Amino acid sequence: MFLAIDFQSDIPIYIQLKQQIIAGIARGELKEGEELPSVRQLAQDIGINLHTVNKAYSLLKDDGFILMDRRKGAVINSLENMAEDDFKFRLREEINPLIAQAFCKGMTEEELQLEIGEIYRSYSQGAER
Amino acid sequence: MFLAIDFQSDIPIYIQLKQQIIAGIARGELKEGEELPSVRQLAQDIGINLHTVNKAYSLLKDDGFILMDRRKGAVINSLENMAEDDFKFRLREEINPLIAQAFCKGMTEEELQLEIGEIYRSYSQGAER
DNA sequence: CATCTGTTATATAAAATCTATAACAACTAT
DNA sequence: ATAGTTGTTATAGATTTTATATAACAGATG
Repeated sequence: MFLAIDFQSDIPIYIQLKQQIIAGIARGELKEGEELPSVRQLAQDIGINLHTVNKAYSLLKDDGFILMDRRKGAVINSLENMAEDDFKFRLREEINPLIAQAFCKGMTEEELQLEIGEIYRSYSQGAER
Repeated sequence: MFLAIDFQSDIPIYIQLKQQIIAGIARGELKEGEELPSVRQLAQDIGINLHTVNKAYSLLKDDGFILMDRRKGAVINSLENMAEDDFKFRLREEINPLIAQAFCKGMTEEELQLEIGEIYRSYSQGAER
């Protein structure tokens, strides 16, 4: 598994889980229909509680990244179904403070775009829509 | 004052304070040498505790955005002194999850660049380096 | 000296995070 | 059928983070 939880981080475990699974999807390592480990299995693997995993899965479900199935557990949704029109609004709110900081820290627009582009392509290369 | 704290937000007050002051600097509304309200004054204005403001100021100081002066209180640092070479590393870590999400949600690289550029320029227009 | 700075200390309350156990309904496989 | 999976729900407790309340101190200002 590609999950690496940092227990010293100030980012809550369930958020780290959510972020890394989304990154896995974007990278193309987790494809449509693929099954995630059960909440109990993953919890045991990482050495955390079942509810912490469940919280991450619930958030991923609410955001359309996965589908929950009583039988098969958590299943990766299709990229088509993940697409969401009003996502730009939420993105703007979250990314705004980072850009303000980047400007103050002396990054030019070109540097920022370069950085963003590199990261974006590090994902889009693996997964195809 | 341009500060608008959302008490219902899941983002802690001291983080909101920090973000909005950085945004103010990036927008050019807060210029080098300008004095921020004292911790007591700002706390009273917003209706929060002195220590919550102090925590925000301390973080801003640690990150080089402001200078603390026993006499004058918190003073905006110069953009030159804010600049930091190893900032890109921290930025990458924080912005990475958002980009993965943007990709999954169907944003193309062009859309993302457009969005980023707009936000960046909304700052760089006001403040000149 | 009175009044303003930031700073430090202590105590408390409230909320978020994480864990621990247990149980339930739905499904699968032996 | 029954044992073993799923997710889900409920309850309880511990820990950490966040925010508040009060008080006091040193340094600077008028």
